[in-house]
Amino acid sequence: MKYDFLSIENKWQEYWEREKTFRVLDNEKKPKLYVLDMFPYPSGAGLHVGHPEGYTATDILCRYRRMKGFAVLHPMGWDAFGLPAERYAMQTNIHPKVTTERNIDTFRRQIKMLGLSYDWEREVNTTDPKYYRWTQWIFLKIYNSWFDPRERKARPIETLEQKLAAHGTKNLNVEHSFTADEWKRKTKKEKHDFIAQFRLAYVAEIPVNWCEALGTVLANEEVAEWTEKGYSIERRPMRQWMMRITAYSERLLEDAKELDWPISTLEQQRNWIGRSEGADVVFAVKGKKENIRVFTTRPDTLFGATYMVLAPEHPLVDIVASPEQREQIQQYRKETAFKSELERGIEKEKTGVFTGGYAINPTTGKEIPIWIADYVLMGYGTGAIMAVPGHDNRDMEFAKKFDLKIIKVVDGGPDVAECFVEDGIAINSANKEVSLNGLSTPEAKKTIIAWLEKKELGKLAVTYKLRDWLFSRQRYWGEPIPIVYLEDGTLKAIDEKELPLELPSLEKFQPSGTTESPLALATDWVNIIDKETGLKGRRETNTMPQWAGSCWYYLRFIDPKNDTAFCGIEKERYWMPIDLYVGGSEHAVLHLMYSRFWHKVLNDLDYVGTKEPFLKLRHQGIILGEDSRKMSKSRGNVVNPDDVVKEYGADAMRLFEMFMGPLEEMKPWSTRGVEGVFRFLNRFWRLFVNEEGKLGSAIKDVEASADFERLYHQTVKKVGDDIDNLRFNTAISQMMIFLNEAMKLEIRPRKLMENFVLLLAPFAPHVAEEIWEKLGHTKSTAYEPWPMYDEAKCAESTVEVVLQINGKVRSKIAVAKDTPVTELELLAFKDTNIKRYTDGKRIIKKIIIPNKLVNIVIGN
RNA sequence: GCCGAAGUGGCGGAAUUGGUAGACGCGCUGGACUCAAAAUCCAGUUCGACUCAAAUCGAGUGGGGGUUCGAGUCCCCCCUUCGGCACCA
Repeated sequence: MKYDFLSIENKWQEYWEREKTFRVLDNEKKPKLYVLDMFPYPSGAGLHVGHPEGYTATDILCRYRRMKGFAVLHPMGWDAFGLPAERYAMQTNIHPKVTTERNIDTFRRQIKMLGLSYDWEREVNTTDPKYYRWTQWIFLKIYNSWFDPRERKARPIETLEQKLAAHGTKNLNVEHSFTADEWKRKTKKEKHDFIAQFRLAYVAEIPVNWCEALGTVLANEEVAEWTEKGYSIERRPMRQWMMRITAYSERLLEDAKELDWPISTLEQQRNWIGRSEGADVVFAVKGKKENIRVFTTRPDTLFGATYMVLAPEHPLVDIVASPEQREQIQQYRKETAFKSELERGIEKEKTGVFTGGYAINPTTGKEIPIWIADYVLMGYGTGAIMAVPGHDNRDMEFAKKFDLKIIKVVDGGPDVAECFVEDGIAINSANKEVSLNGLSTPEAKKTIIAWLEKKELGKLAVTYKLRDWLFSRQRYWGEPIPIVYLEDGTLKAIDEKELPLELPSLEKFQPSGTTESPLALATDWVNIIDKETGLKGRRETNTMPQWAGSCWYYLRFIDPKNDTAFCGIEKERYWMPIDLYVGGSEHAVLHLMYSRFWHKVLNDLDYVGTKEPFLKLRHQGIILGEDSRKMSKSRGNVVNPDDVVKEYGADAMRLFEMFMGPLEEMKPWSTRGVEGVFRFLNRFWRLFVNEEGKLGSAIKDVEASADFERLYHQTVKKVGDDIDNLRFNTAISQMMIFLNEAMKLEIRPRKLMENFVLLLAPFAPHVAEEIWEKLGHTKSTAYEPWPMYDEAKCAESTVEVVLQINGKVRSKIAVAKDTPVTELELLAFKDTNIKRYTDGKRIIKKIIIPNKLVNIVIGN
């Protein structure tokens, strides 16, 4: 009988579903394992062949570990909010909910068709109000928290109020400090506004990336993706929700050190956080009481600071500007305001305007001009720099263009003509109180910082590139932000008990025409009366970004049906952290940074017990088209999993995706390759099944030959080890070797063959179940104990030892394992080939490694 | 420009701590079965030289140096590809 994958696969998928084979309980007396796939965005296009790669990998590991006695949590769900569904709704006026459901159905069907062992009772959907109720709940927890700098953690906002009532602003980093008494005298609105600036979720008027065509703002890290797709993005100031991820810069950096993640991903996160050490230095402004604070990584070059630059948006610009320069300044500010940071970067030529004001270099006492220029960014450091053109390329370029003074303060040796940016020996750097001359750069830094600290002109400082997370989108299809703007100008968080705040249904999904989301058009929903105060209120019309739902979905899988908590604490303690997380590397800095941030907040507030959610992370590589180019509709090289499964079956599809190469590598699809593993499965089938579809008579209860038994033990060992290390390609090779040998046997020892079925079961579960049944078993392979191997029986009895002359292989001999050195030497010199080389030659050295080689070094 | 990863047959890819380069699969070649084909099975397959053949020899893991008895693996320089960042003071 032929290997009829279609009926076999249907049969077993139905069996698993009916028997709930892969349901996992939360109180099993077994070691736990939480293996998570990044849940997909269910696009209209359906699954592509890239999805099953990671899914199959984790599925194999899960099936294997179940057989090894683990309780395995392996869930799947849908990250279903997002722009594509809404854009589709704008064109067709079909509600995103409808298309989303349709797409999810397709995805679910396709994923089930691959025989993946998910516990479907834990399926979650980020667009389900029962789910986003808790996304909103977490938002409120974040909103109602502040970051206590002394404890370096988030705490409930009430603790801040208590602190202010007891001690005023003592120990808080604020511009205008006040006492506890002064706090008590403040009005409700004043208190509200003051507290607002400490919340981990806050509203700010900032320049954002506005995309007119999409009708929404985009986070900095999203801009590239959409500009690549041809959308144009402009810079404009808008009121937006922000999340204070920057408070966690240091912890995100620090805790990453303990993660077992791909180096490149850790590196990307590190770069994104962008920690740099230096000093804050205060410059006095001539004739004004205001100071300009700058951040520099090279305080040792302070004597060489010959001018200053403020970002065009810097608040002090108006103060330092002289009347006659104002017009030029306004003009310049207008020009730069609309440019995105990207555009600013593209323009090579430096631009800028003199403000007319002067600052005082604190080391020399000399007046230096203050300029504004867009090469200084408001979002980084203090938005102002001290310019040292002698030792900074950008400052040099600017100084040359505008004819500013250049002083050398670091000796870069005799050959340095231009700008010298490296470490060197300080020169021209002395005043009456301090001298850096002769000091190396690190020493000079220490010395000048000590001097600055003594004079209270500066201090050691650390700055991060990481910016706060722009959290609002002008979208309909996202989680509503559970906040109301009251008519007295205060913000009010919706009571937890009123969650979920559901999306109102809309007739049309077109952008509102303003910068508000389409939700603004749902006036009944937007306008409310606050029950508590009777004040009129207006709901926040922005929604959350797509990342919100995926920030915590891994926690919901633990307790998906809980109506009283986002996740029960005991279950959380049992299952977390995630032992393996697999998904695309495109999320290296977005999802993976945001969810770490949320997790840390939840940890600080004692809702979760771990510092980090994802202990071990791996990325699956991209699967290219058969032509080794990126799969795309326009190239016509897209491979559809449905077609592959129809033609060769899910087991073949799974096996091929794993056999292609290392999981993390980028690799091209190959139909021939699928045929190859399909042949393997056919051979596997024929190994057991005869023409009548019965168990073949070659399978017999007999002892295996020594050679075959050895290969068996080697195979059990290698397959297990390889799965543990996610090296599925080599595990499959080993099974092919075993199969090739088994095929040659007239009589196949039943016990070994049965166990071989179990080895293959995680990879090709359908066919394995079918054969297992034919072998007379009544239970699924899913919880059969994984075969054991005997290390002693893996060893070869005879080994081939290489005989080398001067490191070149000249002969080979077969000897018993562990033949002693002396014996090997004797055998080597007896070898006729070796004799030809050694005869009449001087033997300089003999290197003899048992079981490996004999290397004879000869001279003339 | 900076950071990270990777370069192995015709192709995808294997190779513990430095110790037989090319496992396994694809493709290709030859053969068996067949009227024929498909499927299947068997044998061969890094390149080159000499051979009827075997045996043997030479070269060989992006390029060039180095360490070592011995390098795909370690060190230095360079080239290419991919991914990320991009005036970050």
